[in-house]
Amino acid sequence: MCQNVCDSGESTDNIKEWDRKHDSSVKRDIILDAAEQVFSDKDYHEAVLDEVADVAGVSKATLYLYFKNKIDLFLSVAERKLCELNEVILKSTADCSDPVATIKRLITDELTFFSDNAAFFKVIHDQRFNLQLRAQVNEDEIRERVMPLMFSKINVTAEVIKLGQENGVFQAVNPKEAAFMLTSLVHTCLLLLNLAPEDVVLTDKAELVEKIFLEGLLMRKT
Amino acid sequence: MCQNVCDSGESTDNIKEWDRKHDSSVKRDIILDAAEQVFSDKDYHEAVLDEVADVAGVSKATLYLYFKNKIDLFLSVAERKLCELNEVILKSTADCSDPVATIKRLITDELTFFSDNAAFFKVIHDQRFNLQLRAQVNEDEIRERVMPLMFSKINVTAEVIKLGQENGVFQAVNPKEAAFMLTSLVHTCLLLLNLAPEDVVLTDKAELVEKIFLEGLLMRKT
Amino acid sequence: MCQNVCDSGESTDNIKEWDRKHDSSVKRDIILDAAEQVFSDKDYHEAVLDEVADVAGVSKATLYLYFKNKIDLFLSVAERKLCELNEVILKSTADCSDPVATIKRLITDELTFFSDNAAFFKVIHDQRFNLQLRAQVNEDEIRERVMPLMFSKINVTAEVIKLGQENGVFQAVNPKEAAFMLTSLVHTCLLLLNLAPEDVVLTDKAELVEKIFLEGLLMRKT
Amino acid sequence: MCQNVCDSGESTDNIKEWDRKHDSSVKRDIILDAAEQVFSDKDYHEAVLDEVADVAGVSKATLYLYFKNKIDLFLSVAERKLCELNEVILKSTADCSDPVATIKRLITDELTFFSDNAAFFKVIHDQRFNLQLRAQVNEDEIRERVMPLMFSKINVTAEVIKLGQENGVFQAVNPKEAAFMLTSLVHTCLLLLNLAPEDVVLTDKAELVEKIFLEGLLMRKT
DNA sequence: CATGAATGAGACTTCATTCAT
DNA sequence: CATGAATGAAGTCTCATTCAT
Repeated sequence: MCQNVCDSGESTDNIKEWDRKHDSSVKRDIILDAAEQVFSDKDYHEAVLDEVADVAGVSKATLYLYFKNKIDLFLSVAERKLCELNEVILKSTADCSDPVATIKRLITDELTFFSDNAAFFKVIHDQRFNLQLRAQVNEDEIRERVMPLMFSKINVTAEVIKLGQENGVFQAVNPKEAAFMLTSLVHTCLLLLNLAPEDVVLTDKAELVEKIFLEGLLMRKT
Repeated sequence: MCQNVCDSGESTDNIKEWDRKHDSSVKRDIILDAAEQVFSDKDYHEAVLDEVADVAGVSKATLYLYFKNKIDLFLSVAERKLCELNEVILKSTADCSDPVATIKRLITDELTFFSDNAAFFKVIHDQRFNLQLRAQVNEDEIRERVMPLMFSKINVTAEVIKLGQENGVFQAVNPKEAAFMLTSLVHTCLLLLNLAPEDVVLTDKAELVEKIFLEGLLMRKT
Repeated sequence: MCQNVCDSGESTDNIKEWDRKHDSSVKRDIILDAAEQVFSDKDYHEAVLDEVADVAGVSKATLYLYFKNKIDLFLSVAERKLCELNEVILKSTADCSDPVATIKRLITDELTFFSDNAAFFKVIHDQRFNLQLRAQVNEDEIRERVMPLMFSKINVTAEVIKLGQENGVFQAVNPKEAAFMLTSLVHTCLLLLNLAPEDVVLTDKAELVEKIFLEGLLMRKT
Repeated sequence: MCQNVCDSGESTDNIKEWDRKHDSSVKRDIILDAAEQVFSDKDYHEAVLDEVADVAGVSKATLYLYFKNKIDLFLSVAERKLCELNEVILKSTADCSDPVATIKRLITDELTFFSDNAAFFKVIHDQRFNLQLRAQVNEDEIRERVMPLMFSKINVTAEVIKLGQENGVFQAVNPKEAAFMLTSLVHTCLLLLNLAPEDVVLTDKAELVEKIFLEGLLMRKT
């Protein structure tokens, strides 16, 4: 189906399909790169295909050889990005013998990833972007193509939390909801970075999220 | 009462145009109402002025008598809404003798307000919308018009947190950053409500935010 | 509804609506005229709205103030033309005391009308054009907007034939089918005119149709 | 047998390219078949070469190895079809000892042929299609390629009529014009069949044309 | 001979904005 | 103050045609 569905694992050998469609895929990726750049610069509606074509160095008509639509192009970019994110997350949580350490690793890695891809993720912040485009296209297509990818990330995080709860380390809250909260906090860090970008360091912010999310604002009685 | 720029914060002197516009401001409000409705239904670019005019019951040209632009109209709606929010926040924090209780009140009231205005706030989620429109207009205009209003809210919250810290109740974190985090968590609640809207109650979610934000995920040793 | 539905009678006083929408209707008619000209010059798909706008002396966007679509514009032109035709037919058959004379009058008048509007009617020859556009739009819209107008003409002719049959003047054939045949023969005359346009006279062709349709090819025994 | 330009008329020498193309002509025919199918389904402009290539099972570029143009392809299909028709007509009129019987045979055979090929002939109804496409290509090319084929059919019919006139069986009308009329009536039958396709039989319609064309609408005095 | 890939040209449609009345 | 009418500019998408391989 979707030709860039992530492998969700450690698989590195994507040289398997190098024979038949190798340079067709190359062009497709060039376009995806260009689109990612343009969609990162502008709102979905402000991004124009002319610019994507320009950046990709192809004709506008060529875009339609590889993607059905503008929205299809956008969703393809989003899919690719979310797959990358999921891989990061999976790698972070591969070893969850220590739930607290895992959560900390998760926060750092996710924050790093978001920070690296901040421009693009402004658009599809959390699950919200399915609302943003609702009037534009068949809502189902969006829902079916990206929601699973988003939930994949949430579910992985929720699993770690559940594990911690079973170990008696974490409080009894709905794990999935807590996972959402965590993602949200990480996103907020990006905002903080944007607002005062001169001197702040990424790790500082990671610590803030850790502190709030793990310990809360209230003073702990020793 | 303030006309469309709230006086609830630092800025006080916006009574300058009180004289001339006077009665025409009623029509201005009608248009704002219509615009709010339309902008709540659709994305900024999907919302069309034709519909705003229709809903307001005026001609499209009339919109330009009261607002410079489409973006001006949008920002005016946002301003008005944020003013309302600031008033809510101020009321919530009027008495902050007990910081913990105040934070709880703040969470509940903000959540209620967001919930009541969910449709509109999906568009200007957090402080992010200044990024979304950056290509469209002079970024400075947006920054200058809405950022102060957003920070007003953040600052009020931060004050409460600072107070709590001085009282030895709250941990030592950057109060402003913590305030951002709180807002973010409240927004996330809206998402949770949207994702499973059948049975969930608002207050349940408020409790979740309280728990996470105040106590954190880690088990407290008794 | 459709604002140029024919009055189907002798009504000449269309000054009734001269107050409110008088110059709006004027512009609409200008566009219709331009469209008729362009659609007469070219196939539906070859006719481009740019040219219609040019000929009408308005902007392309203006077309969309008065017509929903390209197809709507085309159908509006067709409706107007068919209404004119129906009026001609009705006038021709107003007095049908003598069926033979009426048929002859009908042939002459219809032929004259087609001849005057030959360019446009090339496209919607007979009932056939509903097939030509079938893939383009909601077939129902076409069917509902123009079929009645086409059948109106056929029915009137069929009535005359039925009358002649009742008087014992005409043979026993299906009147409606015969009416179709007559229309077809009249159209064929246009072809003949086109093929050898130098010296032929309209009335000669009318006589041919009369002869064939009324008397047939076979010699009559005296 | 002739390859794609029929020899059934005046033109005889089209065997010039018989040598080189030889076996490639089988693919050429495959393409023609595909094109006929697609052009029968849709309007000339709605038919797209992509689909022709698909149906033919060849690449779109291959079409251009066998045909100069889209219009060339279309005209080639039309030529082939008209050649078939001409053969039918010639067979029908091979024996014209009895003009009346011959005309009847002609009507039946032509009607059958049109009925079998109704889909395609909707497009090039009568001789009219040379008008439909005039803006598209050099009008002369169309005129020169298909008009002779059309006239071939007309001429054959006209010969039969002339013969009948010489035998004193038919009235004195222009034979060629009468032949046109006849063709037109046959086409009209197809329309009638389309309009009420449930119960009608082809032969019934043939009788109607016979009656009208041969005897006319007027009652014959015995 | 065959084709996958690419594209230029152009069509329809939309919408924020202006202006004469 | 209000608006009906008009439009320039722009955007998405299509398709016949070409060309290197």
